[in-house]
Amino acid sequence: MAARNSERTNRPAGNGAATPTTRGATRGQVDAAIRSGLLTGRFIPGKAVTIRGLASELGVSPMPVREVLQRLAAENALEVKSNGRVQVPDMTPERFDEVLKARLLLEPELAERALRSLTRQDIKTLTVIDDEIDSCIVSGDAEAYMQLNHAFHFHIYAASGSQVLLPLIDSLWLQFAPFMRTVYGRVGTVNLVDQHKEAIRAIEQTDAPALRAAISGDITDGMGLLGKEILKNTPGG
Amino acid sequence: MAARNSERTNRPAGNGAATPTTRGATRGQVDAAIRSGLLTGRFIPGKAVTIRGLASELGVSPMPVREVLQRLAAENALEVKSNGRVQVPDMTPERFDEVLKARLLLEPELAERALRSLTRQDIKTLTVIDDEIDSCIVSGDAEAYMQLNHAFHFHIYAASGSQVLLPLIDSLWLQFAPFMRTVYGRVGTVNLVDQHKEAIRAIEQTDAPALRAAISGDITDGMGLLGKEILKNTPGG
DNA sequence: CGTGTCATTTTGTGATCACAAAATTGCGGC
DNA sequence: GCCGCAATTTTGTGATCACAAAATGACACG
Repeated sequence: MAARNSERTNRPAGNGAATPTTRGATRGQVDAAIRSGLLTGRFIPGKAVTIRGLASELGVSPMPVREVLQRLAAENALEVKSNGRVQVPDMTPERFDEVLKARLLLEPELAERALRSLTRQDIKTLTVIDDEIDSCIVSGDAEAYMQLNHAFHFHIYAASGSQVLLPLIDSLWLQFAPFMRTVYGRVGTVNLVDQHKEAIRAIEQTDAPALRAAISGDITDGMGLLGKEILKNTPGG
Repeated sequence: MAARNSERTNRPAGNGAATPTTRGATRGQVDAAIRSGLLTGRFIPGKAVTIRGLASELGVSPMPVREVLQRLAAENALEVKSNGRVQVPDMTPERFDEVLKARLLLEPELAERALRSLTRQDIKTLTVIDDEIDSCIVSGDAEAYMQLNHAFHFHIYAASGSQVLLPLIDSLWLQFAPFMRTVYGRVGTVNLVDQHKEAIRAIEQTDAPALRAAISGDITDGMGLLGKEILKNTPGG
């Protein structure tokens, strides 16, 4: 009675009858979950992440998790060590320096490219997001702050319709976000400064150089706080 | 005759006794094969690539192929369409413009960063590669040319020890290489010009601005040929 | 009490399977 | 002869399995 290949529904987990349609729905869900977790700092640098662990946590089989982890490793959001284990890479001064440089090269460029596509409605949305950011800073909600800050920047960048630069910038954010979170957890959010209002004004006036300057300044301001911390926390250099 | 879960060797394919050791050896093999295939233009833009097809072609199970395809899709070297099919993305004027811009932003930067690490031995290697490139141009061997051109650039970039910028540039090359190949197949290699010799001289003299200029010029030269073609071959714009 | 070694458990990997959606083919009707 | 619909094949997806390597824990020995 080898009854093993009979009556295999193959979807005992979670999705009961919710997602009968779209192709690769489970993977998309898993991908979104982990990505958002990385961007809001729910994954700690250096912490190992196991396939089976994540799978059972998300209520799916290990299979989609495997693929998503590979994807994220390809984007350098995760690191596969020589033994196959996957972990959130921890920040080094060199890495930090490179991420900062790359952001300064790419993000102002893409912002400028998006400038002509940004509508009055976008300005309104950005203003709302920035207001929420301000309240997060005072309330000290680091996780919400990170999510909103990401939303602010990528609402601008996404307007460019970019297919090349945007994924590159995405990869960069995934790389520094987890480290960012640990810093905010340590020093709080009250010291945060940004140049979002300058950016909004530049968009309103369709002033490309001013927008570039605002984005550059925002990056420098935001990463400045992180840069000081990283030197403190890497004793062995 | 239920005997299904007994005597499963689980490795009937290819690796007989060659790779009993390293973790994830098969995946690495598959990854290298497909990557190299993309960089030398053995995959044609627009052409669909199937998991099972590649798997049987490489003599492995679909599993490692799936993961590698996901990786490459994450690097934008491949495109997953809404129905799940994977194909080599074809070039559009917008994409081309973005890749060019991104290359010009990132590659000179990384070249300069690598400058201080490049030894006399590296210069020797680069000279050898460039000589081979010259002979490929006259002999018209596009595939070898592409492989050597990649080797030339990345021999420089790799010296930087970069962990962030290098993967970004890697992604960019994977994106335009397949298109590049189709152009060379159409117009030949005789029209190719590069600024490799200027780059080598700049490295010899540790002249950062000159190296940046050489890399920038080389990118502009190399992509210039492609740029003219893409406008011709996208009638629908 | 510390350390090296062995057994156990965890974990990644590759393979195979069953199913659904998509693509392809074949056939009938107009 | 051409178009639309149904049957068939192809293909991606998620699940489960078996195995090996690595990590972990237990235990004996010094």
